[in-house]
Amino acid sequence: MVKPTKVTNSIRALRFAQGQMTQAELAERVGVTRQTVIAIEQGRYSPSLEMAFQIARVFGVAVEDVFQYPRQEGATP
Amino acid sequence: MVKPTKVTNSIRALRFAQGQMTQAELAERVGVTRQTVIAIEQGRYSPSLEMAFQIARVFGVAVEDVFQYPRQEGATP
DNA sequence: CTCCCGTGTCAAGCAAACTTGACACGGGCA
DNA sequence: TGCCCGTGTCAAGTTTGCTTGACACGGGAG
Repeated sequence: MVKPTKVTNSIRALRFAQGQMTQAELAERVGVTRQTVIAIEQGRYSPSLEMAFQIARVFGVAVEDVFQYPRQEGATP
Repeated sequence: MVKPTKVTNSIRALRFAQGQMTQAELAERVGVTRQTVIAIEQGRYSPSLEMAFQIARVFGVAVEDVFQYPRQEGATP
């Protein structure tokens, strides 16, 4: 993937806030694999809406609180 | 698609609230095709996070306000 | 030191999301 | 009457999210 995604997230911070939850544990909680969590956490690609909702739910916050979407990317090619 | 998606949405209502915005116009505003908007609006599949953010932005509301995610359904085996 | 844990990475592959293009149908208007 | 508009649908194709499985590396515990 050449495009590192526009969406950023606070998953790592949220994980620690929830008492050192590991990536593997989060992965199991949301129902995906460890690799997927790592990739999303690093912003390699943006997850599906459903996954975003599930992640937000695990942390007990709103999706807007986990994922940040920058307004209108400058389209810098 | 056999699974009609778990995520529902209020796109149609939002479109009308914004003064009869057509599907084609919404599609162009979010940067996708007309078919994609129709499919999402009918809940045939859930969009990506980025698309969800863009749609919410067009309507000037939060993503939670456009898309509703039911909590943990019966876990269909 | 050696083993296990949490993390990160690569590769191949499937499925879902998204695209392009064509066609159908009802309603309003010239 | 004919035509444009908004909507919905089918089909085939590309992209990309997500999976499985294997391997690497630093740190803490035995």
